[in-house]
Amino acid sequence: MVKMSDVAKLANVSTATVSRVLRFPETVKEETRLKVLKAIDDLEYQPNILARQLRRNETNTILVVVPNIMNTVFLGIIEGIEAEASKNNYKVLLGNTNNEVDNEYGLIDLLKQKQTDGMILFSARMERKRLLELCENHPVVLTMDYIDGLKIPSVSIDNISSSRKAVQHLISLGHTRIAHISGPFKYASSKDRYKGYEQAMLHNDLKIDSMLVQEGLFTFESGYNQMLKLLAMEHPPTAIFAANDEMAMGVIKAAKERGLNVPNDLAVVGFDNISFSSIFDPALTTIAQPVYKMGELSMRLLLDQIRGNSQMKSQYILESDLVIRESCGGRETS
Amino acid sequence: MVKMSDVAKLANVSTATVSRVLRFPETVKEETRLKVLKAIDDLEYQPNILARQLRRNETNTILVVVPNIMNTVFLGIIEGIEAEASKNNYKVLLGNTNNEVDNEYGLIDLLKQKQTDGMILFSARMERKRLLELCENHPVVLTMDYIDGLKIPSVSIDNISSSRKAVQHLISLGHTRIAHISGPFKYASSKDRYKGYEQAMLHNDLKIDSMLVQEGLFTFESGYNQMLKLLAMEHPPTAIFAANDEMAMGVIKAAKERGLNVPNDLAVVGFDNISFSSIFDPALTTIAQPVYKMGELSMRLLLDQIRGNSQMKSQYILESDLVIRESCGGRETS
DNA sequence: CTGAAAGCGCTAACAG
DNA sequence: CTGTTAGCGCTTTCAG
Repeated sequence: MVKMSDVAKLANVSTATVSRVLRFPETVKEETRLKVLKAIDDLEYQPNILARQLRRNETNTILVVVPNIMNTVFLGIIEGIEAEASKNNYKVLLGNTNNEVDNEYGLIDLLKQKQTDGMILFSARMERKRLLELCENHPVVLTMDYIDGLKIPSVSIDNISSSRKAVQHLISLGHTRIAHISGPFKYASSKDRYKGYEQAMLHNDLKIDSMLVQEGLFTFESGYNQMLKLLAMEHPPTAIFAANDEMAMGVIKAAKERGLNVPNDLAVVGFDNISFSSIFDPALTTIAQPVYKMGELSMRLLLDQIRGNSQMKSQYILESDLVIRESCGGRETS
Repeated sequence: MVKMSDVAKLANVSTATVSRVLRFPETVKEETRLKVLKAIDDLEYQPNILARQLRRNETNTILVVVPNIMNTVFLGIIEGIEAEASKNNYKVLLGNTNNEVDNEYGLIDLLKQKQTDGMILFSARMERKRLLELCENHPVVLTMDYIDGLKIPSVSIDNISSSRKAVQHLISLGHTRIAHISGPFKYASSKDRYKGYEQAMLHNDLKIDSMLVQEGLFTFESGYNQMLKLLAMEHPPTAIFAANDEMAMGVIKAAKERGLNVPNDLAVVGFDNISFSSIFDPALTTIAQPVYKMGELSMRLLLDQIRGNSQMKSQYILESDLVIRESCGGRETS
């Protein structure tokens, strides 16, 4: 391992000068600089970043905590984070909690031990108190999720108005018996998506039949099963708003099996715009979150905090889009 | 920032003792140990891992270099890597090359600068010479891919025999005009999958019609487009072996649009068993790679190298499975 | 513009 | 079983 002192010796300068050439080249006389650069080259010197980090007390690394890697929505965000991070010379550590709160706690130690300069969380299942304390002492941003009342920098969409938009679309197409297959209500986003459904219905003077609201698990199978339940009703719904695309696909599968044609006999809207929603047959009408942008922005907010120019801890809400494809039939008429 | 010396002072011992309590508790008298632990607790001391890393010259971090994060096959492997890594107290850094060789080179510096203890590569597009040199000086394993002739530790499946198995299945179902939509031939895996197709055909005395082999791009659209070409032939094929699932889905979409029924009028086999292939209608018959296991094994091989007990640099080839679903019709009869 | 020197916080011989 | 001590390799004052 060739080290800085070797370079210094070869170039007949002090290590301080070598260090300067590396970090502030303009402060070194050209002649000396060239000498040093030549020595670096000759020796194929690579600085030991660990030592630098210890000295400077920063790692240029951030931690991304995901509940589940295999989710393409999360992945889109990670892609954005990674892009913005490497643009700023930051590396990203990946932490998978597998939906276990305990793993969240374990990952937090990386921050406390100064192994990363900051952290981006995809969901905050841990105790509020601990989270708050964490945010006060370290750069943290929450993405995809947000916590009411707490002023934690976060980036998300407005799940309520997005869902409202989705349901409103169904209503505009003339549907009145609209069912909702929600996500598990323990997630804030599931509650919000339900609220949006509710608001759109009430706003159009449609009453909400509690039979028409079924709690799913965000999985294909749960969408399929809940749809079967709905189809068994005396007056089944003519349209479904599913809280994510996987469940929407399950819904469509169940409908197809019962001989129903989507969209002619049943209209379906999903949520997330996962990559397969355009490939699925029929292609899914769904709400698209600006995932890449959310990732970039999250990283930028984090950098702001790390660099200390955090104008103020802020919460961003980005626009979502209703992507109209085939699963609801004719375009909006209103 | 409370440091080790603070703990030492409070507990009335030397820093050496504190260090021992942390790393080799059994070598410290219980009484002293408890005193130290209490001090650690009282001060909420968190060791500065950076300093430890510098001193021990190891990071407990490995780097995973992926060509493209948004690929669920890669993701399955990453999941396995991550699981095995965290079981061994290793962290994983994520590097996305976006399919740019230059980014590969950039990421390699992390290894050279001792920022990670080892590296798992998903594809090796860089120059052979550089790769070889890298492997000689650092722990590296190649996964999903392998390089003929070079003895680089790697974990992969046998693409040739897997494809042979897929095509043999179609032949067993009575098909003789079988087309292949390959991946870009610049990838070794594409070539191998083609070879498997060729071998199965020749083995069954079926001649290969070069018109029946079309090079795709591993994308849904390319599968769709190449299928349209095939359908325009005077004697179109009755079965398709696509080099990945996305293309297989494109194939099916094109077939459906032309009024063909899959599997009745056309049998299709894919490759990869991405999660969506079971949801797709018709559910895809495809080759499944043991991705999670590949990830685990890759990580284990890497750890072996890092820890120096690398019995020998070895290349592992895991078994793949033909998953029979709906897209080929009736079960194998042979 | 450059060099000397003092650490960053921890670990690991080596003594005792 | 515990303390002393000498660094890991780099950065950064402070002088010159």
